Amino acid sequence: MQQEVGHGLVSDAIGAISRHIRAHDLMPGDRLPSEAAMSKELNVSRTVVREAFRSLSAMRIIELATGKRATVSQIDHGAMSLMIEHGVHTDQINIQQIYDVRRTIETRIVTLAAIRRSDDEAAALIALAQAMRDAKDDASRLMELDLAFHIALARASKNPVFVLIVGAFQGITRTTWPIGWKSRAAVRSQDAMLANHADLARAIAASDPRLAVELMSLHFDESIGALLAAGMS
Amino acid sequence: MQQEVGHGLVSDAIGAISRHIRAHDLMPGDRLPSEAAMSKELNVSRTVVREAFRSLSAMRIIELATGKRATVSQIDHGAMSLMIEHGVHTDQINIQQIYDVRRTIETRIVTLAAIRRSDDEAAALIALAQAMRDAKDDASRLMELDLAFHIALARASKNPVFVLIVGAFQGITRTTWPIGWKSRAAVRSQDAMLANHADLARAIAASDPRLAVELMSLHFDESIGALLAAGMS
DNA sequence: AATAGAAACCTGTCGGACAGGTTTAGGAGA
DNA sequence: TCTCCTAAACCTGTCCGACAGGTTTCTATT
Repeated sequence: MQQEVGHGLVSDAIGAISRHIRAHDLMPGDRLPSEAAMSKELNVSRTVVREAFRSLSAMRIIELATGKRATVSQIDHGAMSLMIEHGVHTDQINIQQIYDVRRTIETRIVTLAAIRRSDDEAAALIALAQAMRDAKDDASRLMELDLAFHIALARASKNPVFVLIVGAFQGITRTTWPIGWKSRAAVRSQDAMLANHADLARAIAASDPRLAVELMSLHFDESIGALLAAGMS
Repeated sequence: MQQEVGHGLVSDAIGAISRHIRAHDLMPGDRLPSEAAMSKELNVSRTVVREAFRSLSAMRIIELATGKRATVSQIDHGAMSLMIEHGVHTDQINIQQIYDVRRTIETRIVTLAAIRRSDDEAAALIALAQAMRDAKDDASRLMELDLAFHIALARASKNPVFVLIVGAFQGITRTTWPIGWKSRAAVRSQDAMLANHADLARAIAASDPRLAVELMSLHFDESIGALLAAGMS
């Protein structure tokens, strides 16, 4: 009936499970067959099915939990984050390249966000920017708020792919963010960075895409400058 | 020494292996410890180590092969492609959203490509555009050439993250491309599409970023139009 | 009809086994 | 001494059986 091409039973099983999801039109949250059932249906050992499930789970396509059956998963940037981090750690990607992509993406995001944001999202952005100011002395907390700010922005664009991509850079950003922040301390531009975020939030709330784009460009110019000043290759 | 937080031994093992790669500064192609060695070092069964390896392999962080030891992997969009496809098939992402992202990314790509392309890359793009014309009657081959064209463009931008993102959309594009092509048949705009690619290749070769951006915009306007005409929601 | 408890089901992890494929170390030959 | 080949050692892929928890479902009782 079905002869997969991937060499190895596990690859076949991964394909079969993916096809099962599509064939049955499973939506996030829906349950998949048990390992035993899959194993019987595909005529392979439970070992093979388990490794296939694990693989799908690593890609965040399904979700595993002890005792429960596997479920179809909501898209999530966790796996992408790890991949990007791996690329950077193995010198296949450098930070400037990531910033170039982020600038490209996030410039578009703010345009869309300014147009499509709901009132709740606008309020949340302003609140986030304010929280950042309040957390000025707690670098770790500030960083998380910054990351949340950019994700909130992406969400307001109403395009989940943007959320995915912005999220994909979070992992590696957690590594580089402190470098940029410390570098700013030397240049006394921390306040400017905080003000920039507040301005940006207001521009989104005011539905002013042009201003939002300008502020975001400023933000990236400044961020890259801070990183370079810190000697980031 | 090391107490991981993840739920389950496999998560711990994944973390340990990732850390091992970083701690030893392993580069793509370098070999990892054998399953048995890992299993002994982490005090878990080979089963657990194998599932961890499989997970990393699914994210294309390592590469597995029978008999050989696992090796650190080159970054690759295979996993991302599957994730995006999953998002689309489960109605979490729609095609227009993907096209919006692609337009954003690829507009930036052609700017960079026009500036940074090597002579070889320029020649390859022109050759690819010509090959597309020659394959006009073989939709399947034409599609693969089209995909290769966009990847070549991304490569010429000299930013591997762009290559990664463009590659991530290849999987789902293979599903939707034929729809757009057929729709074009009705409108007799296939030739225009082929000419557009040839023009684009020439603009890159001529190091004309402005023209390249304009042509790419045109391409996307036209592509999205074709998809909409075909009733793609 | 509601509910508590038990039975059935399910996943996580372990250990052992064996069929191939790959690497390595050593020895034979040049 | 150097090259080349072969056999041993190593390694991964897959299967099986077992058992400790966690979850779902069924049932009997209230």
